[in-house]
Amino acid sequence: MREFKRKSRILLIDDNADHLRGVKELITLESSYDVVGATTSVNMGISLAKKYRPDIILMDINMPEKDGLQAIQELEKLDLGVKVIALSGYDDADLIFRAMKLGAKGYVLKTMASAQLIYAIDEVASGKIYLPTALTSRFFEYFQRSFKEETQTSNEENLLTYLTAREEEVLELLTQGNNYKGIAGKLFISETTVKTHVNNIFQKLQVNDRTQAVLYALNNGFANRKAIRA
Amino acid sequence: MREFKRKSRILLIDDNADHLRGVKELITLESSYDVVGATTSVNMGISLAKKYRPDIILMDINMPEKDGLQAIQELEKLDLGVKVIALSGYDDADLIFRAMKLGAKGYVLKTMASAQLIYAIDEVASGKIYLPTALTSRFFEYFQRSFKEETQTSNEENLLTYLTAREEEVLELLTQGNNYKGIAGKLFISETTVKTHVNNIFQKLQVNDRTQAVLYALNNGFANRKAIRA
DNA sequence: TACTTTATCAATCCAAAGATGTAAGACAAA
DNA sequence: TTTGTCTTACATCTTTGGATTGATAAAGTA
Repeated sequence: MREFKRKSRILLIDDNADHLRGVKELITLESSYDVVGATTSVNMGISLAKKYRPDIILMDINMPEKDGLQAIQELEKLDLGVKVIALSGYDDADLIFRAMKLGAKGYVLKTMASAQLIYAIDEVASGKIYLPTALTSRFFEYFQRSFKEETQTSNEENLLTYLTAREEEVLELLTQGNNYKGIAGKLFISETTVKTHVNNIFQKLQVNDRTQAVLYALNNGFANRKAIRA
Repeated sequence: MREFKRKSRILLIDDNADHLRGVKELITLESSYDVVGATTSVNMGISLAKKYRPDIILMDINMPEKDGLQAIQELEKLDLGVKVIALSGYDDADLIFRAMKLGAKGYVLKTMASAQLIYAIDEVASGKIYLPTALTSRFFEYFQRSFKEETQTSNEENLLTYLTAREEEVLELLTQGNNYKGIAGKLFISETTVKTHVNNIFQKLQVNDRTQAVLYALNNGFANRKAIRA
């Protein structure tokens, strides 16, 4: 490791000029970070990011011109290795979830105390992810709710449990887009045997054709089931 | 609100009898919680949960007999309103992720200081979600990685963009398990026209049959695409 | 041992899916 | 106006899919 402990470089993007100035001063005065840019334009911000390669970007995500969330997505796609911290006025669960999903390394509220903002930057700069406790709870409630809906369908009764091991193998190959011939070749059995298995699968899953069988499998955690068993 | 501030009731499930006893004593002596049960058997634990309706369950998820994760899932399905805290010896990202996904309200390590365990229980009892900072980071790294892979595929080139509006409609009906007749009926066009569209879809998506087309659609954010446009 | 489940294979038959070529009307852009 | 794309439609033909029935052998279970 040739390089170590140089000042982390920060880029600020916030369409509110006053807030932008305030944060810039705060960071300049109260921390050892190097503000390499501060702009009220999202597009300008992305350009600056490409040019100056900051370590961290503080990104306001409540902006009219272009959505800050979209900007995060674009930055992640560019793969500059920059750590984006989302700045927002709202502690809305959906916003938090989307920001984190898109790759934000932190999410802080504008109403936060300045010392805490510096702390958040410190944490993210050191490679961690920072979310205030209250927002972490918000996030997880949202996260679990969205997954609950997914598994809920299998709540009544998961017909996949009735499949034999062999039928599961066949179904897996079906979910990979194989036809009878392909499955027969991969399992080293005759095509007619495959047909028998597939027919049994249809009966058990109460569907009429392979597409419906595949959809049933995917919608009822077929992949997960295998992962757990393995 | 008729009832308020009664002692929260806790159920302990841990196949390690020593650890079980230790935790039980800790909670009995150092907190105001009421331990309503303590068992080394997962199945017994679930039965006790149904019987005594505890507020909180401390569940060891590294058990041989039956996977603790599966137990969490079952408990969530039963919808007893119990808050499960996962207890584990490992800070493995995948384990944490799966536990939280299944509805755990907290995840604590067995190596944790006892005061911190009590704190975790306090937090969860008050309706929050508790994850130690280090584990939160682990979780989010895993979380973001899994989402990055999802969006990454559509990064190269999404063949779905070449579909016309009508073809998208047809594809959507395909992803719902419809056959030619079904699609024709729903779009008020002839079956032969549907065949034409479907064939064009195959060409554009470079697949051979409807199952592969459906799989391509699902794996390349077809649902999302629609959502964004709407 | 008798019974059940599972996996294997076959033959037959009909329906559905898919490939290919052709074409007409609508509509928008050049 | 011409060109091109999109949507609609049909005919024909081949392939694949799916239903049904029946049969055998192995493995496990009561």
